[in-house]
Amino acid sequence: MPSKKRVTVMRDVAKLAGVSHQTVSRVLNEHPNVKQETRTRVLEAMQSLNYRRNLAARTLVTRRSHTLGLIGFETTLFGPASMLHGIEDAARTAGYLVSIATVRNLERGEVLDAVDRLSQHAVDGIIAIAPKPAVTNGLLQAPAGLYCVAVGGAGDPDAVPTVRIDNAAGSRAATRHLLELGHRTVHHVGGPHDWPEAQERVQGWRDTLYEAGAPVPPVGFGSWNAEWGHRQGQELARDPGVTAIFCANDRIALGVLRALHEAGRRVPEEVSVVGFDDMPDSGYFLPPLTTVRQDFAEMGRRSLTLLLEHMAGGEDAGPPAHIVVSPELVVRGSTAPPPSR
Amino acid sequence: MPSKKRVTVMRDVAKLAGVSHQTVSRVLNEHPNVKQETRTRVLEAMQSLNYRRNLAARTLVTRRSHTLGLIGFETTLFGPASMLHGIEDAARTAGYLVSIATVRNLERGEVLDAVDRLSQHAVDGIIAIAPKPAVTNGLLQAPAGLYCVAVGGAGDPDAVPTVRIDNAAGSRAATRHLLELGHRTVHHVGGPHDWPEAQERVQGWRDTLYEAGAPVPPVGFGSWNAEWGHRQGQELARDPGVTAIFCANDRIALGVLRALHEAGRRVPEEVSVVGFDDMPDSGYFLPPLTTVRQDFAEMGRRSLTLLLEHMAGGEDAGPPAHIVVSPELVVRGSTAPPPSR
DNA sequence: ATTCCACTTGTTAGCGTTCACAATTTGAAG
DNA sequence: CTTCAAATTGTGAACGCTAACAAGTGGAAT
Repeated sequence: MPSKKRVTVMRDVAKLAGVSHQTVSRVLNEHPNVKQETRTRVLEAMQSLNYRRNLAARTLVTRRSHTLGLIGFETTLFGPASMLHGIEDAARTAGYLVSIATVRNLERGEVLDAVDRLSQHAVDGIIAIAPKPAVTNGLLQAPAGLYCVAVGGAGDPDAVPTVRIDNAAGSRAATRHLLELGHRTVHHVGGPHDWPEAQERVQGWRDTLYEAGAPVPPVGFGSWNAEWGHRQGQELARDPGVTAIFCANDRIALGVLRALHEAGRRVPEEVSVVGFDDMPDSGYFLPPLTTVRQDFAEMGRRSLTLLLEHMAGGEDAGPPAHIVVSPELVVRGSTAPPPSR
Repeated sequence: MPSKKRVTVMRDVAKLAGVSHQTVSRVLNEHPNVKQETRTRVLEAMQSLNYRRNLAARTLVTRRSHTLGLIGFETTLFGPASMLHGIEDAARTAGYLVSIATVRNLERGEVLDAVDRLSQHAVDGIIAIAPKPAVTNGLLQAPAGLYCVAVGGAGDPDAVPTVRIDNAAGSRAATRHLLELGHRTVHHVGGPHDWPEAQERVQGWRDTLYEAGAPVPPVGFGSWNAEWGHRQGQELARDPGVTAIFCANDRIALGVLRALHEAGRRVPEEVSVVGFDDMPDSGYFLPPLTTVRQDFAEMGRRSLTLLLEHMAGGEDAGPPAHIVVSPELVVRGSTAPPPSR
């Protein structure tokens, strides 16, 4: 029996370096008061024994796991997936691992369950992709001392820190762009009516039309996908007065483009179309889509920063902070002046 | 000072239930030999104290964290993101949490680093999205006792268990479909030349042409995105002999569609196009894309099953198992018989 | 009754780390 | 040479849990 002890632990390193285990710990945690010479001796010992510290033991005593939790929804889509990526990227450089807990829907129960799973695993903080208030509210049930941040959506601003995009500004930019091209008004295909993001986009669009004195057409609310865009597009295509359509996201826009094409209405010559998000290949739609770009990854990174600040600030850190990032209009081939009559 | 002990631990539960802490542990771990009566008493105590067990302590002694690691690449794209989702979904029902470690590239160093991060956090196993051999090879450096599975790509079949798609079968189906429609031959726009998946797709396509006695046009290798598809599409559009194009994925197909459109070649009347993947909105391209569907989420789930089996099997479990899932051809509007001359 | 075994519970000792404190060494100042 | 504070190191005790064994039940078999 050659191997009695399978892994090397702090004690082994200590013995080899001729110091106590506590000194090894100090080296590991970069405690200032360690003589340079012993430090290198310990480091060499660690190297030669290929020592890796046992994080479970460390977590047990410090109550910090150096793991962050992510509550995600529809992480299969580009937006959430990119946020996840941004979060993980920033977390890694900050020395954290990210554990994920996806929720199947945005009901309270699912969210509470996710919080519970993560907190059992002793995550130090939670970032939630929270497109609906239920998620933010669920976060409030997190045990005291577990810091939470909501990204990408809705939530009581007094409750948790949030990172969100200025949806209204985005749709204002899109709508203004179309009006400036000379369109009499702009139609809108909305997202799901119970998503705050969808509402905010409507708001910015409506306000802009109103301010410009343009008529405000009725909005249809549906979902975020191309199928919905296609359906609404078919309807709008029938109305010859429609010359500009602003869609709540790029997928909807894709469906609208197809509907217009099927109806024989040319884009952008007869009808202009604008999306929202700027997905990876929106620039290769037919025609290339003018859209409002969101930097999801950046939002993810910012939310991580916010979480770390929140954690550092402690319990007594005043009202929650908020970050609002600005989207950017990307003009491509799907928009043009209206046909001259 | 009301709160001396902040959280309730096993001892508190034990005291309230009038048993020893070990009995509480037994209840928690569903040990068979606990009297029904005491079990309920303990459960009630846990409930009333809102007890949550400390997983770090459990991990410390059992050496099992009930956490799985995922090494991901380009998790922002639909395929990887869906796999991640499938994995997380299956992991949750199996009682595991998933921690992610994304790699910026597929170099050996990055992969080793990811393995290291995960193993430090004491994950019980690792699933790696491994489109290139470097990842699988990196997995071999994982400490003994840490089980690994590779999903979605390449790798030495003797090394680790894998889940992969039958790429060749997919492209055979696509190519056959086009030939059966009456096309004289089928052109192919390849993915990156150093991705085994891209190679396999070429293989299936080439074999099918060969068997059918059709001429085998040269292949261009590039990348996985629409921009590449657009570039190749422009070239192919110039050649009037091209009537059928099979693309290595849907994004490439999108670029090809645009190039053909710009060149005034109608799809599917003049040229048929087929993709690979079946992304969410491929059915809304112009025209709706015929493509080869991969069920990424299912692959994720399967890989988790495989990992758990591998873990249960222990060290002595013979050669690694492999799962190959079959893709499915989805016929839509982008394919039709060639124009009759 | 006695014996034995299965069932149920309790006791003790770690798991590998950090924390709090004690002990020692060092170096500069008196 | 003494003194004291700072720098450096070591010692024991947690952290909350499970493993291993011990010990106490009860009932069936002897």
